[in-house]
Amino acid sequence: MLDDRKLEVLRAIVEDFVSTNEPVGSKSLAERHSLGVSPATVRNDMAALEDEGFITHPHTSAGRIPTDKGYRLFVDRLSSVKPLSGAEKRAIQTFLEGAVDLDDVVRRSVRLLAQLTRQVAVVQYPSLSRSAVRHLEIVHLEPNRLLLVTIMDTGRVEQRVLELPAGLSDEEVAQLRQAFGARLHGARLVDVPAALADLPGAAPPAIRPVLTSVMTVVLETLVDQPEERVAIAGTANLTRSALDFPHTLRPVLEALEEQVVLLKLIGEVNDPTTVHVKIGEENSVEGLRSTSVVTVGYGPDSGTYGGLGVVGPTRMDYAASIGSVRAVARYVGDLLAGA
Amino acid sequence: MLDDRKLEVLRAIVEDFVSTNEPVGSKSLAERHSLGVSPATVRNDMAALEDEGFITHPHTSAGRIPTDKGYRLFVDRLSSVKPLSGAEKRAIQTFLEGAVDLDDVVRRSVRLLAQLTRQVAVVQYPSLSRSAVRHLEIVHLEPNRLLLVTIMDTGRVEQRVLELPAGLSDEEVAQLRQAFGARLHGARLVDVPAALADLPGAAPPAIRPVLTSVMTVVLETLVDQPEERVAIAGTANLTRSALDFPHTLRPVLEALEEQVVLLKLIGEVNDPTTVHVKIGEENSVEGLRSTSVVTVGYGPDSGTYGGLGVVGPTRMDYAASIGSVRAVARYVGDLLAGA
DNA sequence: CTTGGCACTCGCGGCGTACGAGTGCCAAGT
DNA sequence: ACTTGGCACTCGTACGCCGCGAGTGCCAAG
Repeated sequence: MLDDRKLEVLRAIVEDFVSTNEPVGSKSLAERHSLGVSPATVRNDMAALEDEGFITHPHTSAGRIPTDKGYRLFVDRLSSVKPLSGAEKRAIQTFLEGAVDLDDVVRRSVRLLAQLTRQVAVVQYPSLSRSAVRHLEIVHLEPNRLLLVTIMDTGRVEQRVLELPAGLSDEEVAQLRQAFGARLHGARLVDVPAALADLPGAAPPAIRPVLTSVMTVVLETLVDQPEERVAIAGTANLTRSALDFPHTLRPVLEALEEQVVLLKLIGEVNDPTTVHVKIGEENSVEGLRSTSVVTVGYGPDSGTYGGLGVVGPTRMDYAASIGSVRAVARYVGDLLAGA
Repeated sequence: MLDDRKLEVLRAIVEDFVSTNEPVGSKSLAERHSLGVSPATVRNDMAALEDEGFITHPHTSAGRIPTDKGYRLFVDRLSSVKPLSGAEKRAIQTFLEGAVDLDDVVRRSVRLLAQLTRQVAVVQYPSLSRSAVRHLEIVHLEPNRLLLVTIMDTGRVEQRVLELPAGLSDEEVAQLRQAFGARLHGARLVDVPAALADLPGAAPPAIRPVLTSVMTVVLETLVDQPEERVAIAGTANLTRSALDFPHTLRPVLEALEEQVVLLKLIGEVNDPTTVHVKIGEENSVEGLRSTSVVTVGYGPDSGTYGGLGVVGPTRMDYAASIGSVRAVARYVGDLLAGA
């Protein structure tokens, strides 16, 4: 049904349309790509491709453009990832290496990715739920106010202020610090509840009440409502392809402003080690039905830290985007794992 | 030269144009606002206003629209700040009170402001340079790696990892902690260099080298390169007024992606206690010449913490924007000062 | 199955026209 | 001296018409 030449025609259509943003006709296509057949033959193939739903006409007398399904086939079977140039690789490396802390790494990555792909880039901060506690610090701000600072192995730092009904002495705070520190150090987040389970029983009775409230806050911050964060950059790139967004880019911008949405985008990944591509209508997010999203996980083992990716028009250079996303994910993963 | 009625006409033009986004003609203006004069008289006044440069024609047979200069006059002399409704005030309060930490406060404020004004909102994190140190924590990650965590009175937390050539014992770290803690606690940022000046001399010789490098990092982080941050929200609102941006909103989005630009916007304030309005060409930022910016400082004493504001089309409801910006600044200032 | 030929479709750009909102000016009125 | 109604004029917009040409679909011959 779809012989090799038809696939070749589809590839040509996608490539031409991506680069020119104009419906491509049989004649110009036969000329530009040396397919060795006449426009008439190309027309026949096009008709077949249209029957199968891979391409469509905007109107009767116009050329063809790929459908979401056409892009899907293209991405899955017709395109090979474009590796980055040496210069690009070096640029990534030197740019990321200058980062001084996690915030800096994330912000640099997201800008970098936006620049490389000329699209909107999204980078998730290392997920709390998949990190391990490196240190829990309890700061005695005032007699009845504590500041809890949790430092994760990924470099993330979470803080929370805690008001207590009664004042505490410095020694009591030291006891608290010791009790938590010993149990939490190195604990993966999933193990935190277990690590703390026996704590109230083991502690000196005097500090038990305050210990319990600290424990509650710790569990809340880290386990019950772990705060996921994302950074975004390159929204100005959306205006380059203003033509691609049928009803203005309003809904796209709106969707991108919602942290929840971004997290959903990045999180909807079965296998975090491979690059995922969602094309047009495949997106579960309403406002992004006219865009494509390329995502991948990053982190030491099979992308466990978090995700990152780009959002752009369905008419995007998938090969390049996939390459850039994968490369940046690799560098960021290595950088954070080594930190 | 500009009698009261002419001013009244200008006000009417601004108000009509702001609400309809269409050039306003003498007739409809005379009808809608009960000026008690005929369209012909209004025309005469309009001609005078145009001579003075307060309004202009897009083309010969169109109505008038205000110029930047016209808006300026309107803002300075013809409009009074619109106070928020009780419901709005309550909404602000309850919305902000739910915040758990500084990040949360800032993120909530910026979203709130974007929603209230239906424009792009920008909120600066409390400036490091105007805060005081509440606590400096030194965490002993590994023998030769320290994590410095600085907690400011505004709730800001800065972290920096420090690699040392040689390993340290826990006691040595404790000594460091003590040396810095005593001197820095409560120090305003400008006083930090002075507070630390005698430190190398006073310390036990054994830890002097490491103490010096820690000191360098502290000074770097807090004094030499204090990191200013801003949050932004509501960019999707720009698309509502797409018509207002002559050559698409590309340059606006680009400008808003630059932290440096945003800081410049917010920072260019002589007197942080009053609301500042920059209209169109008055903006020093190239990309924002077609927008207006409304900013104010926030914080306990005369807005010393930082700034916040909104960015929108010159055709904006200044009275409402100024009111919202001021109100949010007040609430945020109170909230952070009390925290 | 491929190819050249051919009639057909239809979006787009250019052009001319009618419309109407809005202006500027002037002469008369208060 | 200011206000007002009248009036001619401007000019941008909407609309309809037309011709061009890219592109298609079909068919019959190779």
